Parts: sequence; C-alpha cells; structure tokens
Amino acid sequence: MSAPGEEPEFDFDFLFEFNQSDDAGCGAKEHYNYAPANVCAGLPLGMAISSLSTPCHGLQSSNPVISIDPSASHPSGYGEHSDNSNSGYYLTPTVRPNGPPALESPRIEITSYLGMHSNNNQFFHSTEVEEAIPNNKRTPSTATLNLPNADSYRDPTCLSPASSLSSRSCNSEASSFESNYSFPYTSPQTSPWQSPCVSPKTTDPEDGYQRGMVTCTILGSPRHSPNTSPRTSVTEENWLTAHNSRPSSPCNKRKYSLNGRQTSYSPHHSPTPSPQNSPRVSVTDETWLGNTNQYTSSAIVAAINALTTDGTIDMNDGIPIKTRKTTIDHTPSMALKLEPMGDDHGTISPTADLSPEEYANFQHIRKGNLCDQYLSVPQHPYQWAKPKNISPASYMSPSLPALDWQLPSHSGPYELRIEVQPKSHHRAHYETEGSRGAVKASTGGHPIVQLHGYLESEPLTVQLFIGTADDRLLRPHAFYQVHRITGKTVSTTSHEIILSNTKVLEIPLLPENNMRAIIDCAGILKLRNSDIELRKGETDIGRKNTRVRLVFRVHIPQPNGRTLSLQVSSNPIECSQRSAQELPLVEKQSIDSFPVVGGKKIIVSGHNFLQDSKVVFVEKAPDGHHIWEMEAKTDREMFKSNSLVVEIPPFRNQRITSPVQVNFYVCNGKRKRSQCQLFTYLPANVPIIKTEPSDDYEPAQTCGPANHGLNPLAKPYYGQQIMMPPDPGSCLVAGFPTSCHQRSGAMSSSTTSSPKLHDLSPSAYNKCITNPSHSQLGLLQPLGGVSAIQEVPRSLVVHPSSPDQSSHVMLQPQVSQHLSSSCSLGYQQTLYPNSPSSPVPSITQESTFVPSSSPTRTSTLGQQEHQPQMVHRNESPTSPPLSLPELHKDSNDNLAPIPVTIKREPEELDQLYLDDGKCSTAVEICI
DNA sequence: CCGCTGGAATTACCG
DNA sequence: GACGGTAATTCCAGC
Repeated sequence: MSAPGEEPEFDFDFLFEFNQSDDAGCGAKEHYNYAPANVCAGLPLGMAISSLSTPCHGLQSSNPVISIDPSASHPSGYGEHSDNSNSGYYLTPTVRPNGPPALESPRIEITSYLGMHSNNNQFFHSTEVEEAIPNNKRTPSTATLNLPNADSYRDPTCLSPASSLSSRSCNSEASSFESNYSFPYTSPQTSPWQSPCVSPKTTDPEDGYQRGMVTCTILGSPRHSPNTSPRTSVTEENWLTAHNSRPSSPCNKRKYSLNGRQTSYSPHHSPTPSPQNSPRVSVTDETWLGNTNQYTSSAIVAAINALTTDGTIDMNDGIPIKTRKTTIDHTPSMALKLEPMGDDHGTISPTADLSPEEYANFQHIRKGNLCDQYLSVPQHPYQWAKPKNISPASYMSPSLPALDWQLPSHSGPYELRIEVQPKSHHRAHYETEGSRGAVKASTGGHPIVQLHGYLESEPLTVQLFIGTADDRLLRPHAFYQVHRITGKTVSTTSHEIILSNTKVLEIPLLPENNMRAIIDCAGILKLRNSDIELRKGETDIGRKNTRVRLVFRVHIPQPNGRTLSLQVSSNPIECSQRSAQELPLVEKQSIDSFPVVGGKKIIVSGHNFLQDSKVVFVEKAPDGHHIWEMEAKTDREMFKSNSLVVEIPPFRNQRITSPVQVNFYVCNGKRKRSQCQLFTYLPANVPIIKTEPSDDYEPAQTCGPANHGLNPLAKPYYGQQIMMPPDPGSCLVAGFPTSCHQRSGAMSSSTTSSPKLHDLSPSAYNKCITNPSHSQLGLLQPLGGVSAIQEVPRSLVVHPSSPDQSSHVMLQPQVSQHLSSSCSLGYQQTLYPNSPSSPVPSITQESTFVPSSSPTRTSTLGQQEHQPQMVHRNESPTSPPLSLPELHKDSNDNLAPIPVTIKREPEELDQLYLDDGKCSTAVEICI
C-alpha cells in the first residue's frame, strides 16, 4: 500500500477531473485508466492486474472516500468510476484475482468491459453508442437497460459461458444483460477502454463480433423494452425468449449455467462487476487480496491499469477455473456470451466499428457513467428527465456513487426518508412467471419516499433498486432486481435504467408533490440462483438469501456544482413464498436495551409467530460462536401471530460495566428462525429506563447497528479497532458498535465476497473485531481468520487504495445506512477493493458532491433492517479457535464451525441472510 | 385476454 | 449412491 495519502491524491486528481470536467476529465482519466489497462493486459495478468486492480480499487475506494473529503478524498475518479461499473470495471480486481491464464486473457478483457458497459454503456447508449453502434442499437441506457438489466444483474461473464447454453437466464440474462448493457455501452466504452487493453486482449475479433451481434440482438430487445419503457420485464422476457436458454427449464440452465457460470463469473465479473458486484466481487477474494496488495503499490498507475485491465482481467480472472472450463467447452457460446463482455470487447469489435470517437465517448461515459446514465434518463419523456437535465451537473459530472456505496440518508437540510415502509413480505416473481405486482405497504397502500429540506423548484429523480438485507453493507442484491410495474393501477411514472448490472427505477420527485413519491410501480424480480451464482464475480449465494430492501437514492445538485447523494433503504422484505409463509419475522421490539438483571417483558412484533415460538437470546463471540444462549420466557397467553410477549432473561454476566450487545431471534422450529435482532444489556447499576419499551430504543439503538445509533460505547471500540487498519475514523464509523457485531457477521458474509480480502488484512480485521469484543465482553476471540480477515480485507482494501478517504467516507456512509450496514461497511470496503465499484464510492461521492454530507450520513437512521439481517455465518467459521465458550445449542451454530474464512460459500449466505446463527457476529461487535 | 395472486407440484440441492 | 428434508422454480388456476 502506498501511503494512503499518495493514493488518495491520485484519486483526487481523478475525481476532480471527472467531476469538474465531466466528459473531458473523464476521458482523460479514463485514458489513463485505459492505458493502464492496456498495460495490465500486457503485463502478466496476475502481476499487472493485481497491482493495477488494486490501485483501481483503491482509487475507487479512495474516490469515494475522497469524495467525502472534499479536499482529498475524493479520488473522485474512483468514485465516479465507481459509479458503478466503472469501478467494477476497474475490475482490476477481477483481473487480479483471477489471474490470468493466458488463454483467457482475451475473454477477460471482455468481462471487464462488461462491467464498464453497464455503467458506461448506458451512457454510451444514449450518446455515441447508438451512433457508433447503430447496429446494435444500443439504445441508450434505457434500451439496453431493460433487457440487459436483467442480465446485468447477473454477470455478463456468466453470459458467456453459461448463458450461451442453458443458462439462459443467467447467462443470457445476467450475462446478456450485462453484455447487453455492456454491449451498447460497452462497445463504446469498451472500445475506448479496450482500445488500450481490450483490443489486444480481445484478440478474437469474432468474439467481438459475436458479442456485437449479441449485443445487437440484445440491444434490440432491450431497447424495445426500454423504449417500451414499460417493462423491463417484457424486455427481459424477450431476451429470455431470444436466448431461448432461459425458457429452458431451470435445471438445464443451472447445469449449464454452472459451466457457464464458471466461465462467466469468474472472471470478472467479479472484477468488473466488482463495482457493482463489488460486494459480491469481493468474493473474488484472491483477486482482492492481490488487489489489496496491489493497491499498495503504485496506486494511480495500478488504478488506471486496473481500470482498463479490469475488464479484461476480469474475464480471465473472474472466470477463473470454472469459467475457463466452460469457456473451453462452450467456447463458442462463451464467446457469444462473452460478447457482452465482449461488447465491451465486442464493443471492441464494435468499437472498431465505433471508431475512435466512440472510444472517446466511452471514456467520457466511463467517467460520467452515472452521469451519462442520468443524462440519458432525462432524455426520456419522463418528467424526471428534465430534472436530470436540469441538474446535469449533479447527475452527469459527478459520477454518481456506485450502487454499493453507502450513503447517508440526510445531509444538511436534506433528508431522504421513507414515509411509508413496504410490507415485510413480497413474493418476488421469476422471469418465468408473470409479474406479481408492485411492492405494497403494510398499510395497504404503497411505499412512499420523500425528500425533505429541498426547496428548489427543480424536480429531481429518485432512484430505486433492490438492495441486500443482510448484515453486510447495503449493496445491490444479486438475486433480485427491481421490476418496473406499469398499468392502470400505477400512478407513478418511472423509468428503468441499468447501472452496473443492477436495474434502477427512476421516479420523479416533484416539488409540487413536496418531493414525495408513491412507489406503486416497483415489483421485485427473482433471478435464478444458478444464473447469478455463476457469474464470475459473484460471491453471494442465492440459497436462503431471500431478503431484500428497497433502496432509494436521490442526487441533489449543489450550488458548487457538485451533487449531494442521499440514500435510504427500507425495512427488509422477505421475497420467497415459503419464507414469507413459514419463517418468523421480527419487525419491532418494544425495548432495545435493558439492564442485565432482565425480567422485563418486551413485546416483539412481526409475523408468523406461533404459540410455541421460542425467543432465544444469544451472545455471540466475534467469531460467531455462541457464547451464551438463553431462551426467554414467553407469555403464551399473550401470543398472537404477529406479536409475542417475552421476558428478558438475565444476562450471564451481571457485572458488565458497559453495555453488551446480544441478539435474540424467534424460532418456530428447526431451521425456522427469524433473523437476529439486536438487544443491549446495560450494566446493572446503570439507571435504566426500564419502563419504556419504546424508549429503550435509544440505548439499544445506539448499540444496535440497526438503526442509527451506535452504541456510544460500542462505537469507540469499533472505531478504534476498525479504524486501526486503514482509516480508523472510517472504520470506526463503520464499525460502530453494531457494525462491529454485524461486521463480524457481515464480515463473514462478506467474506465470501472478499475472501481474498481476508488475506489482506486479517489482522486488521481482527483488531477491529477483537477490540470491540474486548471492550465489552472481554472476549477477544481471535476471530477466525475468516471473519477478521474479511473485515480486514475490506478495511484494508479501502485503505490501501485510498486509505484515508475510503475508509472514512465509507464508514460514515455505512454507518448512516444502518447499523447493520456498519458491519457491512467493512465489507463494502473490502468489496470495493475487490470490486472497484463498490468501494468507497458511495461515500466518496457524497463527500465529493457534498462534502458535508458525509457526516450526516451517520444520521441515516433508518434503516434498521440491518439488524435483523445480521446473521453472520461466516463469522462462525472464524471463531473456531476462540476460547469463547460456546453454547451452540442451536443447530445454527453453523456459525461457529464454519470456517468461512475465505470464501464465500453458500453457507455463508445462509448465515448472512437469515440464518439463525448469524447473529453471532453482531454480538461480538457489540461487546 | 392479461395481470396479479395464492397454492402447490416439481426440481434442485444439501447433508 | 440412495434418502430425507429443505429451498428454489415452475405450473396451475382463480379472480
């Protein structure tokens, strides 16, 4: 890691340039990037890439961070890039990770592009792409978006391999999407990028062609959809049909997908996607690791290279083994699939078609990917289009924060708030099904979001995407996409775009409506696990990963030309039919904290409670092991399907001197547990406010990551600990009490994503964890390398690249997001590193846009969901050694055993998501 | 006829 | 490699 400062500087440069001169700046930077990329390509994949990628990440991450810091932090470039895909594209990570089998190199390139594409693509679409790639029709973002989107969700990478064949959806969709997206975008972008890197890599013109072809086709469909605006779904379908593959039964797909996946994913996706996927990307631990290290090295250069290379690299890397295999087998198909990537690459070919200009465009796009997208949006008839136009600066120039960036819900006078939360259950529909309608509010209407404090007359646009609801940092959900609903019953206009493989619904926020929007146009689409998991960069597991959150973002143009980005996420939404019917769900508890003596009754409200439901309080070690478990007494007479009255059990240690955070969950039987809820035990001597349940929130919340508050206590610990590595501050922020807890959990989960990361800075991670735990519990637990690692990596990642900024920025944002998020923060950081996109960006951007904003984030209250989400299976793995006593009564204990350490496994997911055990992590933190 | 659902049969996956 | 259980996906049918 070069000195943090150094990297940041670079970043800054980038950022500034980008920000200031949207296109031009971007272009220039991009060029740099590209160049590097090329370089990377030239370089041994592993080495070059890694280094590069790392830098990139760092950059990106830093960017975000940077952005935060007005001054330096913002390596905006990153952030900007981060926009999404870009960062991801930077893929460098991808590249890094994978390494680079010579063979794949070409493919790899493609991949990265894909990522780029998505972001860029959109932009491109609108702008040059179309022209350049008339054939493809890259409809502007929109068109592409539609179909591709779906695909994009998945990784393009997948596309190539898997998709080609069976995995229609996956490949086709995901990949295709991406590819599609990428194509359109890509092509342009790619070209540019590639020009440097890609072109070489994309040795195969054919591939490119194919890609191009694909793109075209895709585009067409997508476009249609876009045009049709209406429904993505439709487009998707089209795609599907087109692909044929999807239609094919899942089974086949999966199998194929596997192959395909491998191909696809690997590579890059992780990398590329990284940005987007970043979170997931992180998955590519190895890559990351490499990355992290790389970061250290020449940040800038690396970054640049990474950027360029990423794409390519990704392909190779991402795809890694599996992909390769697939590729091999399906080479042809692969190529096709890759095309998407190729798009980029293909673009290349297309690019060739496109011509240099296009490349230039791409570059521009890159920088302004987000912007571009935004811009494009305005183009649409939709109202918001104007807004975008109006505040082009905001949208355009400053790259928007990547979707996996953590942003505050409020800053200064502004606050983005969810006035009406969505129902806790919403059965998502598969592509093979018809729409299952828009997400509804528990009250019967629809969710409502409102931007407070905005007094301008310019309308704005609220972006909506489906985010994760696990312990980790909030990020786009790999297995779910927002689905645009249209029809008689829909009163809210919306526009669909795809960013970094993530569908984003843009909804106008009008002053005349008090900047309030009724979200009756958003459904949730479930992507096949097999399709997504195959993605190159995808680390997350789909199984039992059925909770999501609606994530709303608004980008507010500032007088200084920057853009302030705010984000708020909804409560978790259970999307599986089964889970919705069987799993107990805790929505609220009357009290969040209470003295260790216990004895007080609290009301737990939620769903699917049974008369024999059990409420278990659990204290988890950092590693996830259950240090203490106690079943709370429940008042059967008071039982209701939506509420339980339970008596707080006395804590195992009546002598604690500082609040200890634990978890509790409702259990309806084996494997039917709710997510862990946070609860804080207060020192006995502390004057407690027993009585008020509601009040309790305060303390609990504080500790609890869930909401905003961090525990005061916890924070320090975390902060310190976390901070240690890269950015203490940031870490701290992120770390917060909750965060820590969650982190562990999150970490674990994240681990998957960022296995490599682990390597990076396990120690650091550990520190964080340990510290926290120490403080309270006094348990230190050496976290298993895993958890710790994960965290570390993250932090590391961030740090390295853009140590300062990223960390800080990140943290705050994360924090803001939610407690849980805090945990996630760590992840994110890691993620970022891994996947360019994710990293820092969010924060950075904000900061960038609105320096001040970052602080505010903390405020981001809302999102509580985090808490529940926290399950950190991953962590469990870590714990192994820990001395902590384990009480695993529960089966869940998986936590403990799981040695998640490095990679992401399905289990992790489970953990993360819902599974029972996961909670443990949180505990750690709290402590 | 289409979209939205609720339910449930199949199929996939895991241990 | 079969077996059982659980989760994911696909199908159906009614409104």
